[in-house]
Amino acid sequence: MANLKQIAAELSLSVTTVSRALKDGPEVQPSTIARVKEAAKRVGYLPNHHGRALKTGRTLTLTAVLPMETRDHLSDLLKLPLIEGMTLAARQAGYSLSIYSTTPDDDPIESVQRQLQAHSTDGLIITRLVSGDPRVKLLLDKRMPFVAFGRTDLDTAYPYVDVDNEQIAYEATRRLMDKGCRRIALQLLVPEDQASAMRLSGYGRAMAEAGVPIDQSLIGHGMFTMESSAAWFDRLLASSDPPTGLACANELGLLGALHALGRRGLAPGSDVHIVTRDSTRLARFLPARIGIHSVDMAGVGRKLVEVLENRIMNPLGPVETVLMQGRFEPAE
Amino acid sequence: MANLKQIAAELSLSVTTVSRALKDGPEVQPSTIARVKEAAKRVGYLPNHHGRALKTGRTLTLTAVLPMETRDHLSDLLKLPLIEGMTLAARQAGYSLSIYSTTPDDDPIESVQRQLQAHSTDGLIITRLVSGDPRVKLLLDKRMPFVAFGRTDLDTAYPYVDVDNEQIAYEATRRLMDKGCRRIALQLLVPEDQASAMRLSGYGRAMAEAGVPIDQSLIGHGMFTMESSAAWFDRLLASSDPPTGLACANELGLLGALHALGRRGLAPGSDVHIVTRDSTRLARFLPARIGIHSVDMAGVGRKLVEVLENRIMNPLGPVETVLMQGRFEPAE
DNA sequence: ATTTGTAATCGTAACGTTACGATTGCATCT
DNA sequence: AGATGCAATCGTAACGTTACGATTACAAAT
Repeated sequence: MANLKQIAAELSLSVTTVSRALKDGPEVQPSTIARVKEAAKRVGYLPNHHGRALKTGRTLTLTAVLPMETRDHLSDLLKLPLIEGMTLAARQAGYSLSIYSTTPDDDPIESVQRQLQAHSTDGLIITRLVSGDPRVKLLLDKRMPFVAFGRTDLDTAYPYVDVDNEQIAYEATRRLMDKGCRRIALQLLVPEDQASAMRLSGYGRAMAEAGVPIDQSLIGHGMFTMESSAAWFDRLLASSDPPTGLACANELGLLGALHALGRRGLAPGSDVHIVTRDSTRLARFLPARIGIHSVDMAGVGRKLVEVLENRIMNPLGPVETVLMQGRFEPAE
Repeated sequence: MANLKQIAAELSLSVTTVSRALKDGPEVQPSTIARVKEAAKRVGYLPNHHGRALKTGRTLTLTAVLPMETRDHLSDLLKLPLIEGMTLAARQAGYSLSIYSTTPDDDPIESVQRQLQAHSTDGLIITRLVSGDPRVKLLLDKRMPFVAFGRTDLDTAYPYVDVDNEQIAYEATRRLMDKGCRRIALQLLVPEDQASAMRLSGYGRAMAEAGVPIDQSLIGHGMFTMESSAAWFDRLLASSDPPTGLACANELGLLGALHALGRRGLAPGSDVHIVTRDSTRLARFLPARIGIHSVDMAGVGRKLVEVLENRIMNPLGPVETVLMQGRFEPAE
C-alpha cells in the first residue's frame, strides 16, 4: 500500500515535504508540488485515515444514533430518506457516516457515552429527544459537536433541525375545516413527545381561531402502529357522535384508520375527510382520497449534516437551529 | 482523555503491561490484571480506535454500499430492516457499520475502489449485483473481504447471502393455483435482474407442474413504481381475457395493483387473487384480502455481517453462501 | 568578509496502540 | 556457589501522519 514514505523515497524528498506538497503548502516549490502529485497519482496514493486521525484528532467520521423499532419496520419508514440525505451530504463534505442503531432495550445515554469516549467520531447526530434529554447536557459538557433531530424543553441553546409540526398541524386542521369538518380527530404519539405536543398546539390554534371547542375524546395517543390506530379509530367511528375529519400522525396511522373505515364500509373523502403526513410517497398512491402534506426528510438529513459540519468547523460559533416546513399537495 | 499511558503512570506499570492486562494476557499476574481493569473502569478508559487501527491494520469498521432511489423512497423500503440487521449485528461483533450511499449517477465501481484504497474498512457489503459484476472480480483480486447481497452469473465462487426467489415464486404461484387461478400475472423488475430471473423460473416451474402454458402477455417487466404497476395491471384488467391471479414483485407493485383494481371497483380476494411479498408488514394491514409471504430482511442483514465477519477472520476459509427462505402466512 | 534574509527542504517527535525481544527477581537444580 | 528455569514485567520500535523547529544554500546587505 502506497504511503508518504514510499513517495518520498522515490523522489528523494523528505516525508514532510511530500506531505506538504500534497496539500499545496506554500513552503514547497511549485515544480516539486507537481512532481509529488504526479507520483502520488501514479502509485495510487490515498492518505491513511488512521494515521491522520491519530495525529490530528479528527476522524472524518460522523455518527448517527438511530433508534430502531425492531418489531415494526414500517414505523421507521421516514428514516430511509433521512439516512439517504445524511449519508450523501456527509460524503459530499468528505465525511463518512456511521450508523449506530439502538434497540428499545438499549440505554440511550450509554450509546452516547460510548461514542464520546472511543474518539471514533467527529460529531454526533441524535434523534428522538426526550424531555430534559440528558444526552444534550452531556454532549455540551464534553464539548462534543452534535446536532439533534428534534427539540426538547431545555433552557440551554443547542443546535437542532426540526420539522415545524405546529404549523403543519395548524394547516392540516384548517384544511379539514375548509371541507366542512368540525369534529376533527387527531392522532398523536405520546404526550411527552415534543412533536406530538407541537401538533396538538397547532391543532388547538386552528380550532380556537374557528371557535370550535376541543373535545378531548377525539385526541388519540399512542398511535405508533397500524393496529393501535385501527382500534382507536374504530372506537371513534362507533361512538354516538363520530368524527368527520381526521389528521393522521403518519403513514402508519393512516393505514390503520383506512383499515377501520374499510371494515365499516365507509369511504375516505366523503364520509370522513382525512389529512396525513407523507414522507415516503405512500399515501398518494393509495386508492383513497386523502389530503397530503409532505416533509422532505432527505432535506432534513442534509440539513442535519450541514449544521453538524458547521459546528465541527466552528465550535464556538452561533448555535444554528433550523425549522423545516411541510409542503401541502394542492387540494383535491 | 484516558489512555494507556495514564493508567500505566498511575499504577506504576509499563504501558505494555497495561495493554496486555486489558486483554487478559497470560503473561500478566491475575492480581495486576484486576488492578488494571479497576483503574481502566475508574478513569473511563476506552481504547483509541485509530491508534489500534494504525498498529494492527484492522479498522473494526464494515462498510455497506447501498444504492438509493433518490426519487422514490418507498422502493427502498426493505433496506430499513436490512440496515437494522446489519448495524445491530455489526455492533454485537464489535464493529461499527458505515453506510456508503450511492445515487443512480454514481459509478458503482468507483465507490468500491475508493473504499479499497482508503484503508478505512475491514470489509465491504455490496448489493444490487449486475451480470458479471466487475466489483466482485476487483474485490477478490485485491483480497478485500466482502459479501454480496444477491447472486450473479460468475464462474468464480464468492460469498453471498440471497433470498431464494425461485422457491418463493414457486410457492406463490402454487398458492394462487390452489385458489383456482389459471391465468396468473407476474410482476418482475428487469429481465437482467437475477432476482427477477429466479422468480420467473419458479413461476414457470409451478405452471409447468400444473400443465398450464405460459402466456407472455401476463408477465410484466419494469414494476419499479406504483405508477408503472398500476398502469400495467390496468391494461391487463381491460384485456379480453383478464388475469384471475397476480403475484406482486413487492409492496409497491401491490399498492399499484390495488390502485388499478380500486378504480374498476374490483376487490382483491374475490375478483382477483393476489399474493405479495411483504418485508415491512405493510401488506398485512391493508384493508384487502391478500396472500402474504415475508422475508426476514433484518435476518438477511445479520447474516451478511456474519458471513463477512467469518471472511475477515478466515480469509482463506471456505466460501460461505446462504439462501434465505420466505415464510408464508397461513392461508386465509 | 561577515552578517542578515529568504526560500526550500529536512529531521525529529508525537498521536495511542501493539509486537517482540530483553530484563528482572526469585526459586530450584547441579 | 553457580547455573538454570520460570514468571512477571519492561523498553523500544513501529504503524502513517502532521506540527514545529531546525538546517541548508544562496543572494543581498553591511
